[in-house]
Amino acid sequence: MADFKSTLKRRKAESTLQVLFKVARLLNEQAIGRVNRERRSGLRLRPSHMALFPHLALEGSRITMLAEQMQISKQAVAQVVEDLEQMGFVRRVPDPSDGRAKLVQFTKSGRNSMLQGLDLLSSMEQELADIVGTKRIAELGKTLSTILTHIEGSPV
Amino acid sequence: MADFKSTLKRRKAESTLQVLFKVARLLNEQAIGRVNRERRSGLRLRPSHMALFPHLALEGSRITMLAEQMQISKQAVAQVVEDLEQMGFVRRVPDPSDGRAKLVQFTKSGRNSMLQGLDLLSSMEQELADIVGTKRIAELGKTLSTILTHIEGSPV
DNA sequence: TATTTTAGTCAAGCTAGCTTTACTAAACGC
DNA sequence: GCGTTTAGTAAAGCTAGCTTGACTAAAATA
Repeated sequence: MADFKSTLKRRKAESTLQVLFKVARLLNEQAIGRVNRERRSGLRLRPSHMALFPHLALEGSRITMLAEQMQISKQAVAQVVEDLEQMGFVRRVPDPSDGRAKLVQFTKSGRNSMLQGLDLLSSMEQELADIVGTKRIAELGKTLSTILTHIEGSPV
Repeated sequence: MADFKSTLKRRKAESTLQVLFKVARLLNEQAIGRVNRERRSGLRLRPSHMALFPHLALEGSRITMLAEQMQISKQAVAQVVEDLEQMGFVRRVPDPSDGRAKLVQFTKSGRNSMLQGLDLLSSMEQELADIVGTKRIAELGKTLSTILTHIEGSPV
């Protein structure tokens, strides 16, 4: 029993992955919190909204294509797009090459907000660098990137 | 326009935090996936179940105390405990020091599963070490731990 | 002892983020 | 030209993970 306790304690402290998960969760919560504090309009920006951004091509993307990339139904994408349109991040314009289709694209203010979001992340990153040192943050990034390229191809 | 595109691309690649979030999400999904593949019983083990474990004292914990620690309602905790009991991870025993209260505690098999879970994490960690090197994983852990202790106290 | 607080449960309800089914209209394939 | 596929929308429904309100029984307290 005491054996279990000490084993547990030792091994939890050891687990790099548990720490990784916790740090990521906490920082992510902070980032979302900060973003929503800055924009005091009607809708909150939620994780499902953020998830769309990396898939939005600059020329605009069709909902069907977004759904494919994000691996969710196009109806689910449509809802997210609806919200983002109300928030002024994106607009829907008819696709000149296909009368059925529409292109979802950033508005000017959407692009600006996007850049502000990246600013926020980089300022958080700077704050972390102040704590552990620029060099260690750089190493962190390098290690994580290496890991990412490997697990994206073939799951660990 | 092309300006925005290149700025965006450069800065996203730069963002250590984005990579951190993505790596953590992917690895977490993998860990949960593996755990559920191994246990082919009725209920799946979900993130809300996992969230309870770190708060479970060895002697047992009262639902009210768990709720306080986890910052959610005791009714929410009760549901999670109900599931975990069905899965055989925990049991509820009357608290000898208070006739109203019950203690939620690990069963023997719950403890074993817990240790297996930690085994899984450490084997995933080993697989990562095979990719980027043991030393860099160790450094990753050190850096993340430092960050964790700082942001747990005072949010970044 | 009478009153109030506390531990736990039951039930209903809510939000986020999806899915499935059903439909319209445009485009494609022959 | 005509049936079939495709883009998007509309509506209903589902699951996870919570909350709120109402209640019971035991404990603490005045």
